[in-house]
Amino acid sequence: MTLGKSIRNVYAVNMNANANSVNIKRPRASKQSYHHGDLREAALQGGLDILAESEGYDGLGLRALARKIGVSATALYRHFPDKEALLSAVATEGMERLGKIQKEASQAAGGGREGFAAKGVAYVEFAVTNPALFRLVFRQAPGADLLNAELSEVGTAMAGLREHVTDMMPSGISEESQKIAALQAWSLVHGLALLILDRQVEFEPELVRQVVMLPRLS
Amino acid sequence: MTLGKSIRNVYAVNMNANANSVNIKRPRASKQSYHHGDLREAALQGGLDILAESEGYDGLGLRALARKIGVSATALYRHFPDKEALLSAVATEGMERLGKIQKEASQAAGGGREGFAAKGVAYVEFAVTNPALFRLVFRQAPGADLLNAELSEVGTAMAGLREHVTDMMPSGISEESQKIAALQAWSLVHGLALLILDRQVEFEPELVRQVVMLPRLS
DNA sequence: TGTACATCAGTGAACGCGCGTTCACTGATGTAC
DNA sequence: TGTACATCAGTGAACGCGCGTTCACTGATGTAC
Repeated sequence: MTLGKSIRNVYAVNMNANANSVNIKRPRASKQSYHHGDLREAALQGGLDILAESEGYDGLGLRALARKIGVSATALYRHFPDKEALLSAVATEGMERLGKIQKEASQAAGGGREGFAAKGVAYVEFAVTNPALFRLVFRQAPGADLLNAELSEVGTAMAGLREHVTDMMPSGISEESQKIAALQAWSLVHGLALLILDRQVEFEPELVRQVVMLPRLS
Repeated sequence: MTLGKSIRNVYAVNMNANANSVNIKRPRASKQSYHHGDLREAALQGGLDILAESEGYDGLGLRALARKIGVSATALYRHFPDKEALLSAVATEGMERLGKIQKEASQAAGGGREGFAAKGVAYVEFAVTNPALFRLVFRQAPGADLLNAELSEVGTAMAGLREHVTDMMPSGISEESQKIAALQAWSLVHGLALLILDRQVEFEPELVRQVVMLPRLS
């Protein structure tokens, strides 16, 4: 996700700056110009930046984003069909980050109960560190059917969780029980994360660890 | 929360209707008129109605609400200093309903593990039945300090939960453990409710019951 | 019981705002010759 | 290597929208006499 402008672009901007300062007759519209694909990357990064600056994703709109990255609002339409596509692209990026962080946390702590707790703590800490992004990832989709792409991603995270739960449980336990235990684990961290984001519970790392560390599953 | 218009108001409306149809010179502004306090009640009810019609509380604004209850937008300023006050009044009503439903569910099922599970199921079902209202209740407040009134309400619900958890646990257990167990229970139902609202998990009453029914706390 | 009057809950018009989206356009880029 | 040209990623202006809030006002209500 490199954001450098092309060399040609630098020339273009300079030419325009001269035209402005000397007041020469100049082209009607000056231009930012990115190498192919660069503006898309810049938009995603800008979106993440905007989210990083607030608690919700209300502030993430086409015009606000365009302003943020110094480009006309209409330019974004070359890269995203509409606002919804933009939001969903940023959400996908967020999901990937969440997945990555959890995987790392789990590996760092090894498997078993400790690894599982680490995974849960990472989930909550991700939410606390990136509240707006976290909310965006889990916003209900406007068209329920359009959610499929995202769902499969989240579904993967869920599958990872479930696998981990399975490892921790006495073998020979029913599929149904595993499913329930996995959903309990997910609900637990998800709920704790949101209670903290919504200021119903204060964030204390040690408390989070203890809440996430479920009593032995029996 | 009765919504009847005053008798005088009926007269007023009729007079105005006549004036309109016969095209007599008439007062510049016709008026809805509620008995003292009625418009406030109507606004709260209208707010709940608006929330009942969608999944989020975006649609709940001053103008939309005024339209809903057939009154000018400015009229609402006689009863709420600003939009925030309106939202927070509706949220309070939502909280009271949530608290009431949980209390009833718990009493109906008796105490103990079954009563506890019933409480949890009621929590999730309330969210599923009133998604927008549920979200409004738990929205993070814009000014964190202004949340105090609400917090104490929610805090009460939390206290109820904790008490219940305490009853279920072996006596002699530490305060800290009780606190953690209560927070686990709250996180669990809260997370499950939101995963369902955000379409990450399908709503199945039996599944909810099983997820909420924690394994024996040890 | 009827009348004069103060109060204040309503009114419509207007404000400025930011939004998503469309439009016709322009000029930088990369390619074919 | 230099030039003509097609492509298409940018541009600013404009659209219509709904919002929260303010303003000066008016007329229904309830009260004092």
